[in-house]
Amino acid sequence: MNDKNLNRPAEPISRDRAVSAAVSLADEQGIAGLSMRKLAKSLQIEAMSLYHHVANKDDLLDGMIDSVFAEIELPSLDLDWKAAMVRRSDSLRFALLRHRWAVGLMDSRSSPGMATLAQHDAMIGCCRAAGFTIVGAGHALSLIDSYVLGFVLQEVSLPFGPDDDMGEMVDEIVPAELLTAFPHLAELTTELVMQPGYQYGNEFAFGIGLILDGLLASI
Amino acid sequence: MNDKNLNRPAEPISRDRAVSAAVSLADEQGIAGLSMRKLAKSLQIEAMSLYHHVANKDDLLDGMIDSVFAEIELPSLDLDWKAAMVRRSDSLRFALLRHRWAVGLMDSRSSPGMATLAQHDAMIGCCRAAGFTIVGAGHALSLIDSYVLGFVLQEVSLPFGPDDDMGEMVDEIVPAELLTAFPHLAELTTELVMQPGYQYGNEFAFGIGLILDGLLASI
DNA sequence: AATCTAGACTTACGCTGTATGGTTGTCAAC
DNA sequence: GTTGACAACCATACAGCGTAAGTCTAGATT
Repeated sequence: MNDKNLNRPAEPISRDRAVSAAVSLADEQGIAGLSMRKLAKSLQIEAMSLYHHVANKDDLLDGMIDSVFAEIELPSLDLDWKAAMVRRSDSLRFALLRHRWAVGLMDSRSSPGMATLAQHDAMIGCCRAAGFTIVGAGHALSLIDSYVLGFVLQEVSLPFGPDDDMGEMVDEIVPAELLTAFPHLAELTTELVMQPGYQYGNEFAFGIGLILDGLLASI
Repeated sequence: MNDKNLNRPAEPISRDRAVSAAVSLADEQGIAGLSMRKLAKSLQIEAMSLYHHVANKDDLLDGMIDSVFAEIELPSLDLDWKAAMVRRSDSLRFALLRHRWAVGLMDSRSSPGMATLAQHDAMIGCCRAAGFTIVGAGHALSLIDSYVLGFVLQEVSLPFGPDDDMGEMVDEIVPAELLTAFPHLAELTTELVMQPGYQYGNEFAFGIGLILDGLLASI
């Protein structure tokens, strides 16, 4: 009979609404800022009501991961294999960069959702269509996704954004006197990382190209 | 004047002791089972006393990550480049598998410790000695570590150990009727993953070999 | 009209990281 | 010796966490 009850029927809460609100909240505040209470408040309900739509917080996290996978382009069968793999790898990378909390969650989720399974299925199908054996498709799937995930894992832990100037940043992370103890690291830093225009993200294209060429040559 | 005080001087607590006790605790109970109170108890002190040795829990986690890196073999300059890289990649992988919590923590740490810096320095040095340019060493470092980290990230999220039989496991993760919706995934599962003797970890050797050969060819 | 049920709410418990402030054992200087 | 400084440790307290258990209410079913 109060306001809350009158408002509720207009937009009933579902698992999907809960998951997507959780994704928004984690995007804004980081994964540590996501609590059942805050999520409930953002949906204008109480914390315990969430448990009618998700089994527990782990279940919610599973849903969040799967919703990130749902954003990723499936590899196209209309492009040649390498082009399709580049497109879908970029798409995976950018999805993980839009939701920086996602890659750190992956080590603790063990039940893949529908979107995740669909991704894997499409990847294997694309490899098979390009002439890979089953074993070869297994290699390709493992290698490509390992690289993309690992690359993003390093990328999100860099303390600067993609457009920041490196010069001053490096000093903050590593005191100059420490760098003298590591001459090769110092060389790489001054001659590569601190050069104007260097962005770590550009390493991605080199790596994925090398991997895809190697896989093609292994058919 | 009580027992605690009499015992204390025998083994004073240092940052290192706190970090290594935290590593043991996380190995046994998982990272979620690591709390300041439990860690203090395992050191026979009270929670707040830990704050004399670490700034806060994040600082502790930084130390834990660095202590994992300290376990990793530096790439040897006595072996040829590829052999040295294989050895150190295996060493990195196994260290991360011994401490399964580590890879999931990496996305949130942004200040590398000494052991981490030493690893990078040695990697770059090894590449330079093998004839890589600075840019090439940057490529190699990024590519190799991305792959190893990503591979382990997938490996630790598999719900079975390296020696488990796959046959029954797959059914538990993915209901059979779901697999009919994903024919390529079903094929890969039955014809590869569920074959006797298949272990996901064996994919690692193929991947790292392909990457290292590609890097060598790019010099 | 009576009953069932889904979805929300309320309360409560044991846990977390850590701010604050006190207590103690050790050692240097007078 | 006594004093004072100092580091290490402890006790208390607080706000926030996930969630178990139970209750309320409005609409649907019988």
